[in-house]
Amino acid sequence: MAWKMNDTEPIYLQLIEKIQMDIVSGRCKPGDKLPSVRDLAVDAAVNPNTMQKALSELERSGLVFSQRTSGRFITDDSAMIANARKNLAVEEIRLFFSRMQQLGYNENETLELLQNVLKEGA
Amino acid sequence: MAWKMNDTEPIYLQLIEKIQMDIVSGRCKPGDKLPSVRDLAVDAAVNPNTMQKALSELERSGLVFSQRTSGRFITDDSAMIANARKNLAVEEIRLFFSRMQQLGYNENETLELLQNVLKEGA
Amino acid sequence: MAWKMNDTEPIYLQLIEKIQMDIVSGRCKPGDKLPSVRDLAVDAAVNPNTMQKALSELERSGLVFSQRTSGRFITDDSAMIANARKNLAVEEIRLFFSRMQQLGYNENETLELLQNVLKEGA
Amino acid sequence: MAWKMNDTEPIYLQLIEKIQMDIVSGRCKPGDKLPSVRDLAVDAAVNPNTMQKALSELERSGLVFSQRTSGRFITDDSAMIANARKNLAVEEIRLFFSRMQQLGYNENETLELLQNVLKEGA
DNA sequence: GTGGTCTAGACCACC
DNA sequence: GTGGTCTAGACCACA
Repeated sequence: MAWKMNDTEPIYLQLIEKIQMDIVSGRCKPGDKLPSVRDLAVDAAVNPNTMQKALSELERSGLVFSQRTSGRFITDDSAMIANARKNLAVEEIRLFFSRMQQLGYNENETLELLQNVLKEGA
Repeated sequence: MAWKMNDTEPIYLQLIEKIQMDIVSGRCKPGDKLPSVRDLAVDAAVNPNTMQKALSELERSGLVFSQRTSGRFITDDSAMIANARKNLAVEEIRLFFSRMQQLGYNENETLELLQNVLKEGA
Repeated sequence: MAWKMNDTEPIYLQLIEKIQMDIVSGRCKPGDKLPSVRDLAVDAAVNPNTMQKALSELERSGLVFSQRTSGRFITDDSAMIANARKNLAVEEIRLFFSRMQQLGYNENETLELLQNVLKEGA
Repeated sequence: MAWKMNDTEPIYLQLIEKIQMDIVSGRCKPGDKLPSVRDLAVDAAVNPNTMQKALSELERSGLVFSQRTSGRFITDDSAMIANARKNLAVEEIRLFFSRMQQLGYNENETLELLQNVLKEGA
């Protein structure tokens, strides 16, 4: 796996985000079987417990479910995935506005500049 | 100063970003005198050489200038500051669209969702 | 057999409860012949002596009786079975009220909430 | 602390139930400070991690909240506590009916017997 | 082999 | 001192 690690944010949260992205972006399909906790942990170079914690939270949020003996699966409820995707997007938008506000752009100014960027292409 | 450090991005770039933000957001005013390199470095808990490199870059971009005898100052050219601010904002917008694209939102879908978020308050 | 064992309660009492349930719930019919002590003990993974003790108690209470030559049988006295069933139920009710009291519900409050639960479906 | 341990149910769930009871029954008052994770763990003779897990879940359910440096507290939202208490009671009622059903009592028969037990006092 | 639980012991940030 | 995170390694039930 080996993606960028941020040393300030807890690892298990980063794992959650990563797996969420894999799911909502469609890299993993609904109903797909996930590798075992141990394999995922080895892959991410973290302790199995840490991976377990991440997966448990994902299970709580409904994005994955586990069958004790046969493994862990991505939910086949597309609506739930779509919903998670939207929530992430909304959160991204909120962060965006917050960062723009730090630069002194209010909502209207932000929208205006955003339109300009789009028009000017690339 | 003491802000969160990211271990992936070069430190001097992080310093530049931080100081840029202080300038364009108005936390530091045009014409303000900056502390000495040494003090800034101590404050940021970095090597003076690293801070020096950051300040040199800022000088090259025109946001700060140094007077050999009296120290280093923030430019009093408001247009230049405004310009820097806009560049940062445009960069922020680009990153935003890129992240939304990772979530599977194209430009129009992004705009639509963005309008919704604004309408629904927050 | 193989049911969950509780390590705090004496095993023979757990065996009694289990067999009582089998009888009063009708899983074993009045007059049915029971397997041998040995078989029952193997089935429950307990020492034959322990099973013997349980069966003796059940015999004392009248739920089972033994015929020296042909084995051990469940009583065919339906009234006795019905009585045992009622005793278990009453005990269950007492425990229920005791638990509700621990939650701070007196008898009337318990009855009220119980009616609500029944009304709202289940 | 030293209360009865059940070896089949996960320890952290038993811890949750125990603490829940302490809260909803009023043994601990709203706003009360809880002992530190370590102390609670020693008290319950479990690993700090296990106690931490229990407390985290209680925090998720809203019954307790934590302040990073000063400790953990019982919520001062009485309505939330009352709500938790009711949920536990409803769950108790459901289990009661389920056990009565195993004894062959339907809802009406259960209610009838229950009234009788109450009338006969004791 | 799977998910899940548990322990022992470490380290961190915060105040 | 607090809560929180993380690792290493063990054990269990299930099928």
